[in-house]
Amino acid sequence: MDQTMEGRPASKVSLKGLGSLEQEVMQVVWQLGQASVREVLERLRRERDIAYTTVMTIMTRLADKGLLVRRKAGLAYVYAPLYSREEFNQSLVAQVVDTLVEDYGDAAFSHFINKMWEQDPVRLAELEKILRERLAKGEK
Amino acid sequence: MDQTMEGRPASKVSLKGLGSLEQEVMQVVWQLGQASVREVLERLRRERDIAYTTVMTIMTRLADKGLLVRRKAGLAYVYAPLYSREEFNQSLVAQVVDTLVEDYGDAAFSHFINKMWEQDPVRLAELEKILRERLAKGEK
DNA sequence: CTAAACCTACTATTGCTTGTAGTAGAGTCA
DNA sequence: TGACTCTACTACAAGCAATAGTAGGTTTAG
Repeated sequence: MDQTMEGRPASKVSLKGLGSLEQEVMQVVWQLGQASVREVLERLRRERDIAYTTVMTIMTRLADKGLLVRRKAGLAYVYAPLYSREEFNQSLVAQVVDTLVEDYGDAAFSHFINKMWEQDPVRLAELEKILRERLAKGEK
Repeated sequence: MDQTMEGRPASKVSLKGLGSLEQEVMQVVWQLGQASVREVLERLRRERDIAYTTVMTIMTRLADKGLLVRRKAGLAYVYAPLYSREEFNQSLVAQVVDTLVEDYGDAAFSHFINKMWEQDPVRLAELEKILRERLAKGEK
């Protein structure tokens, strides 16, 4: 069941909702808890060459998008995430799953199951147990 | 567990991989099995005003993207889907699910289960059964 | 006090994607 | 031969992301 999908339809699916640099910046800010442009810049410069103003622009945009909040700290702004990485991921995943299930229903379910199976049969066992309990309780 | 996600991180998640007009055109072609620009145009014109060349451009792009194949039929080209709607959706869903699971593992699974529960508790019961059987058989 | 250093605001450019469509020219048909 | 029909090519605007320069304000070391 290798399913390499060689001949698949193209279509790049973006699950991110953020550009690549925006993501990088968010990663750094999450890692540091909060950060100035300078600090993020330094981190990024370890990897590649990038201008101060580029980072500044991105951080401003992230603030505009409501992902970072900033406050003046002396001369510069310090940016902090409005959501934790976990919250952000949660919300992202929730959105994707919702969309997927709404748009593709059964197909989405079955792919999930297949994927789970491939990934980790052990987890499937756990899942089965959870489901059994949940169903037994017939709860909400 | 309403989870309306009021204060969620923004981030628009695109699961389509195609623009809206591109999707519309694909729908028509799938529906007709194959179609010329003219035919698609006529379908779309039932709904709205659109130029012949607009449709032509889109269909050319879809061919470039490998979603449609075309062959000359008399004067005009006839375009046919390279993949069935089902194949396309399958592949799309597969990609999304793969990405989701790879990037977010557990979170993806648990959201999926939640969603399934909301959507259709009955199916969860079926799932449980399938899992039980699958697990019983060992695997594969 | 003054110049270097640092920071922000604003502006710009570029690349890519999508929707939209015009124009030119070639083939077809009456 | 002239009206039609198609395609190829070209264009352009909008939106988004990456990238970065410039101008001007604040801070700070001498």
